[in-house]
Amino acid sequence: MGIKERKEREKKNRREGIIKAAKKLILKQGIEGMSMNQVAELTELNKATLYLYFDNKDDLIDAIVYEGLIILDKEFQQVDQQSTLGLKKVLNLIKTTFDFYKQYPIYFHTMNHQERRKLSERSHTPYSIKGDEIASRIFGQFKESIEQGIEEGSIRKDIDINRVLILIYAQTYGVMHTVYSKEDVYKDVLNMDPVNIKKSALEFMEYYLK
Amino acid sequence: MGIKERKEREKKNRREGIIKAAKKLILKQGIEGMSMNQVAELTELNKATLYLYFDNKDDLIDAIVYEGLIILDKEFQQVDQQSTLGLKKVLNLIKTTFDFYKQYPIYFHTMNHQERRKLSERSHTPYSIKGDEIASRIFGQFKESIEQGIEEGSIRKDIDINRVLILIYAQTYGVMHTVYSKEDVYKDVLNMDPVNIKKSALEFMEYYLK
Amino acid sequence: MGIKERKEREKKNRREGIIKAAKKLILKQGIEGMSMNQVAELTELNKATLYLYFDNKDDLIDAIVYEGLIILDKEFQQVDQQSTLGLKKVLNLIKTTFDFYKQYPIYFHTMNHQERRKLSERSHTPYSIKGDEIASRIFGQFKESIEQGIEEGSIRKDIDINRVLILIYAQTYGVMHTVYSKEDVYKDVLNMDPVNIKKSALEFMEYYLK
Amino acid sequence: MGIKERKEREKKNRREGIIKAAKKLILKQGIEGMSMNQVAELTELNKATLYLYFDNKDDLIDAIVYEGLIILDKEFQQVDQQSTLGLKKVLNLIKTTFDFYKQYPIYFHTMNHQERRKLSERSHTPYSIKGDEIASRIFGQFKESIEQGIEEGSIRKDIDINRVLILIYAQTYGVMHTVYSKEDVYKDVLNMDPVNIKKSALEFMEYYLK
DNA sequence: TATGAATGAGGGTTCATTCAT
DNA sequence: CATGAATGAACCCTCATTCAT
Repeated sequence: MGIKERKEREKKNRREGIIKAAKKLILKQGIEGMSMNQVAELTELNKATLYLYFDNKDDLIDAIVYEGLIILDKEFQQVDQQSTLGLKKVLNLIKTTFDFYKQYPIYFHTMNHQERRKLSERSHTPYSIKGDEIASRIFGQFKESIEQGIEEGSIRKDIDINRVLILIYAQTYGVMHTVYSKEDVYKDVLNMDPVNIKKSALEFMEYYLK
Repeated sequence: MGIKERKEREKKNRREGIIKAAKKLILKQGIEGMSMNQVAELTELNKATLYLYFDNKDDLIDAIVYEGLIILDKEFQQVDQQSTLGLKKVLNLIKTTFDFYKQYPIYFHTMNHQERRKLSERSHTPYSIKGDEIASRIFGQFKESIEQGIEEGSIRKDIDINRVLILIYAQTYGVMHTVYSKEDVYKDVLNMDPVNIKKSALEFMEYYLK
Repeated sequence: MGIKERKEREKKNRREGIIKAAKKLILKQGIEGMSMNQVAELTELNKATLYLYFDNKDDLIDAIVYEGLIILDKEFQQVDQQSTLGLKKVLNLIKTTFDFYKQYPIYFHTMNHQERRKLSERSHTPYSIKGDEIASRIFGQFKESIEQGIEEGSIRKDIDINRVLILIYAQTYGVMHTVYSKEDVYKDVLNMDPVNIKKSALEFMEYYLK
Repeated sequence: MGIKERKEREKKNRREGIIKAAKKLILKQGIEGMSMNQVAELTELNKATLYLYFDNKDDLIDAIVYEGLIILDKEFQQVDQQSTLGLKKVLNLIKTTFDFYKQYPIYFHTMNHQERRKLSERSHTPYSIKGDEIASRIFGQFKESIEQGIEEGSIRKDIDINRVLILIYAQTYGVMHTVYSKEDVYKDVLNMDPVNIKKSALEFMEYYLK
């Protein structure tokens, strides 16, 4: 059985190597700037080999997105265990999101890009489906925390959960975008740094939820 | 004199025809998916002719962005004249933004895309410079409205203007993104429509500013 | 009559302006790198206007070559008047050639380029024909000087005039090429400067002719 | 083992096929007139395939130059072994050069062209570097032969080696140019054929060196 | 005479993908 | 499982040249 396992391990390693290379390239050149050619060169694999592991370029990107969602999901579950109060949970989930993208900005770019194309062009591939599942779970976790907060009184009762959910998502996403695309504006013009922006956003949302 | 004017009008028409075709293609395939080749086909012009009107692809995109900014700027100026109260002005500016992108979603994609590349790669072309100017003015208008609101008391005094500015931008942007990229989620999962989301966002921000 | 003359003068000026611009561009970017577009921009003329003065790009280049030949011819005629001895004349003609290309390197590039294409592709245009005439005259002047030298005894008798003619041409051309294309070699490797190379070439040829 | 070898042979063949096609086109239309498109057509390969064998057009041309230098180098080494006297060596090297370009005129055009661009524009690619090495060696061989000739007395002592080197180079190059660009002149006007010109040039140089 | 506007043809290069082996 | 080699399609862009006006 050792052989089979070793083979599987090798296969997994290679897969991860490809993903790693792709992430590196995306971070440097953007998604459209990353080419399968470059990935092949960086991994020292043949171009055709890449297609043994991923159906096509889009599939590779979906895999990256999926990888990111797995990590984010894990971190979210920790939040759930650590915090007790509903409000606290929500805020911590947001903070976790900020921290996550700060640590792995690549996932922001990637998820972003795929999201933008989803509606029109994309087909449902294994990865995108699994990715959607996780995204749903993450979304659900937010929802539950808010519900818990409302029940226990840490969050005010006169809000519509669905609306709040979307507003939180929008606000969080907007902050991420601002931090990653508008650095010049808030830094040079407004003299602020990312940390402060995120802190303000959290206060903003706390103020609203309480 | 009629000849010269007619010629100018024709030239302008052609320019606008190119822009129109480009916008159509971008809306369908995204910016990277739009090619000068396609624009040439759609306009029934020779590829080289396009380059008589725009220096290069990027310039064409910048022209679209600029066009959008001009419209947005105009609508913003109307807001300024109609509203009197600072708080009201701010909220109306946001609402105008929502309406603008609803009417011309193409500009959201385009501005977005150019914004994302600005920092690193982009060079300063006539359009991008003029565009930046307008963007600055728009930003300034928000700021002034908030300041006015604080002075006159329609907006609470204990907020940091710069922070609020960024949060409003982030929130607004986030909502736009949500509406344009996440339609499936909020519609199917949460059973909401864009109008409600935007209304909630406005209430959200009013709650915070007051 | 004044009007007609003025018009002709203006026409001539414009023609010369075009040539001047073309020379400037060739010097900077080489002949293939110079485009009619650029010439039009530099002269602030319309592209189509250029074609009123020159049949096509090749014709324009031929005009430059012709211009150079006119100048060179003039300088050669001065040599003929100044020198008396045949040997002296020949050497002075060579020296004049060196000086000419040093002062107007553009003509070396241009003549060179046109020469290289002549045999295969080129058709006989007005300029190229007139140019050939002058080239013939220049060639003839060399020949006459050698003949004179042989007669009067300043050049040795046991040489074949035609051979010497070609060798002188070859040597002179070779030096020009070396000076303009191999600057790195003779400068960095051999530690020589153009002036010395030319001087040596002259001594070389004097040694052979005497 | 046969398979691998056959594959390598095929690959080499294809490479050489591309080079061969390029040479053919250059001979007909000059270097700037040769396009990768045409090479693809002539070889019946896809355009993209060319780029599997050569980085870009310039690289392809450098490869041709390199190929020529290899041949020339080989022939030069034979000269070194056959001749014993320094003077004889020098003259034979020149004669070899003449013969080489007579047999492969393509290399004259190609080397020429690349040489002309070297100083300003060119980047250092594998081929150009290796090419420079060979060119250096060839140059060195001339120099050594002259030095040997001076030592042993077959070449006169009162000459400056560097100057002679350059003059020989210039003369040889000039003759090549004359033969390839001025065929009409020396043939029609002077009634000479290339063989005689080259012979004269050799006598010319022998006369000078002795 | 001069021009604004247009164009066909082609330039070099790169892409994601797919064979046979 | 992996690869070497290939390809069609497309990319953005520029060229010299020529109309109608």
